Amino acid sequence: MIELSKAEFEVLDAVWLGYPATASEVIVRLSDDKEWHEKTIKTLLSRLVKKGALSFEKQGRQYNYTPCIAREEYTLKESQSFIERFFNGRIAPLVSGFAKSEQLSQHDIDELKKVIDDWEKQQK
Amino acid sequence: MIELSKAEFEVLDAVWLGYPATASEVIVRLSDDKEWHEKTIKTLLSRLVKKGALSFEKQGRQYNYTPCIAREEYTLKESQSFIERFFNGRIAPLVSGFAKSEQLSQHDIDELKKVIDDWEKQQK
DNA sequence: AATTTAAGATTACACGCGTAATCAAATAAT
DNA sequence: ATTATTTGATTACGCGTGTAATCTTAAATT
Repeated sequence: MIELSKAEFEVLDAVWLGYPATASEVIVRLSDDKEWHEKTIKTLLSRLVKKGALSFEKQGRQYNYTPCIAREEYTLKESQSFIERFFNGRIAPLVSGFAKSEQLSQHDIDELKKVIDDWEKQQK
Repeated sequence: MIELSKAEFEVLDAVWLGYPATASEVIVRLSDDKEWHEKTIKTLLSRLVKKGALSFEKQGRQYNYTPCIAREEYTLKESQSFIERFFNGRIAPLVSGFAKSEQLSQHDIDELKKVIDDWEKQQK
């Protein structure tokens, strides 16, 4: 599995918003949420390339970056390893923890019900 | 929030198994799963103390370590920040990702249903 | 054509982490 | 009482990370 740091993931996340994307585009996308220096973001883009999370094509003197992995694929892997580490691979205790601490809204519950419903339909 | 590294968490996890616990006890508990050198584990115990995750009382020349936080409290915080980072704070997409990739068993589903059930009962 | 600009490449640097080895001191053994 | 042992404290060290600054070179401007 490709291992990304927190900051690297956030940059990749900005690329997932729409790609191919140039460095400048990524910088603009991040500028609202982050106080990162332009140079910092470029460093992170390079590291993402080196790690195989991004590829690029030259276009003039700019690069057009494209993710090498789908967001869902990456977050699924991360979720698996998270749940393995903290909850022995079982997902219910995580949800249960949220429930116990009043982190769940009716909306969350409805969404969860739908997930369960879909799962059961798809099962039969 | 106390920030623990992966290795630090695993050591703390061994303390949570039963406390107060001496370094030797922790070392024994970890010996099955981990190939860690005794010195490594002691380093991690010290770092956990420095970070405020463990406290200790001297007993002879040994220390008796006790966690300063409950496992559930810690994992809840971690879960929150995980779900924030990867799923914008919503829990259903995580579960949905598992469902889509066939990571869920009937048992998981049953557990999830129970969590939902309990939540709804407790709501009325 | 010469100069300025701007993009990516390279270099920097302190701090945390994994992974111990060494040091100091208190206790256990003789 | 000495010596050996064992515990925690201190030190070590390379690698990843956050956070850029500087360098190089190609493209844009004049």
